[in-house]
Amino acid sequence: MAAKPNKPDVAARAQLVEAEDRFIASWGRMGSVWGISRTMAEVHALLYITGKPMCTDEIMDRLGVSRGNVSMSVRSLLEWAVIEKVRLPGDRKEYFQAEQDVWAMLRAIARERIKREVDPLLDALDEIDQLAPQASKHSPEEVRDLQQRIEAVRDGFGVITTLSHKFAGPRGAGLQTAAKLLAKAPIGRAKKHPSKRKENRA
Amino acid sequence: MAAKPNKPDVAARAQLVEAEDRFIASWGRMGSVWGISRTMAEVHALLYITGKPMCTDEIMDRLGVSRGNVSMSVRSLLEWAVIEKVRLPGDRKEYFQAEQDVWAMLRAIARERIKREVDPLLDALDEIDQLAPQASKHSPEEVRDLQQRIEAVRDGFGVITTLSHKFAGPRGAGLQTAAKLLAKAPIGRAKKHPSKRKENRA
DNA sequence: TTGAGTTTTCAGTTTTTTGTGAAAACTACT
DNA sequence: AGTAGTTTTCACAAAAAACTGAAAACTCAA
Repeated sequence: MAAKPNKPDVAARAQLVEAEDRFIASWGRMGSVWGISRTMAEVHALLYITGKPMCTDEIMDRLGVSRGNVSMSVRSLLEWAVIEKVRLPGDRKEYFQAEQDVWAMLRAIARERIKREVDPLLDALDEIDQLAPQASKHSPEEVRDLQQRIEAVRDGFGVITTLSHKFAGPRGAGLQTAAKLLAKAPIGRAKKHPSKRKENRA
Repeated sequence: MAAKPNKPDVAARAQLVEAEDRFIASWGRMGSVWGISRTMAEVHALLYITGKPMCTDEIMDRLGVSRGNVSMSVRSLLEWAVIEKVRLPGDRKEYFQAEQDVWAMLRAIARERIKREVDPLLDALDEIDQLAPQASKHSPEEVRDLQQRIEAVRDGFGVITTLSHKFAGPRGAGLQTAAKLLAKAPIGRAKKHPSKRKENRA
């Protein structure tokens, strides 16, 4: 809105938008793999990649989704605390802006996922454990086996949870450092030839 | 099939089955959060929690799903390498048995998830990077910002990937130990009063 | 208090995912 | 080769999830 560039390097701008769109599409695909809606992920991607605050209408136009959908996606993202509301002086609309620190963002995502994935399972295991022992007088071996297996799962997830909380918790800057230390060859680091790095993942 | 217990402690057995069912249900719910089908997760849960090899018909009966569905779920689980085929002598049917080592199981799950979630994103980011730079002569700042953001995401996921591979890779026993060391108070460890542990997750 | 601008809600619709069941394919034995 | 037991495939059905759009609710300045 500020100014149309007088030198309309149209091709360059188009390519920028193209790159953005690709990023949005990829992030959106991830979203569906993670169990959040494609749109929600796309909104987040859009706000992150452009970096600037956007209002509902801009988001609708850019992503081609309905007002209702944007409203719901934005609400979830606010709950996740990966975007925030900003008010522009002299404008009644609400604008939204993404968390720009990737690690903070990743922590927020991790936190939500743990909340939704791991914690409920641990709670369920607790309940089940309270259910099973009552039978233990009668058929000892089977019950013991059952409990051992449940216990094993619980320990496993427990370790993961504890560890994750250290990363995802409010005081959770730690893992970034820890991770970088643990990872001998952190990541290709290629400044201009990123394709080489692919071997790391084959 | 071996023998009906002459003392039919019916109530005890019912409770055992009840506990199993609850475990299966919880695990199944997790499955849908992880982006695998509920049935696939349930089949896995059933095989893990009972520990014994089961054939298609037993699974169908116990979970109340169709033959086709069991066949497909089992195939995926075999691909994930969290269950294996066993042949019982003198029986033409195929039986399936779950990996009983929880850490091996968790690693297998993690491995698949990384493959499906992180790797595709990193690949996409590589592609996008190749797209964006071509515009750099014309509108430097915006392009630079875009590339920085993409790079930041890539670094973040890169670190996570590297770290995860150390855990999930074939030589990946490491994290269990690392995790236990890192986690000061590893996990409540309550032998008989597990409910106390809940505070760790509030 | 009004009303224009804006956001939220939600019943109904569309899209996507998952599950079924029966036919086809496979397997091992005779 | 024939065949009975078993598994796989896949067109279609059912269920779940996501999305739309318009009405209702909200907000704030006048």
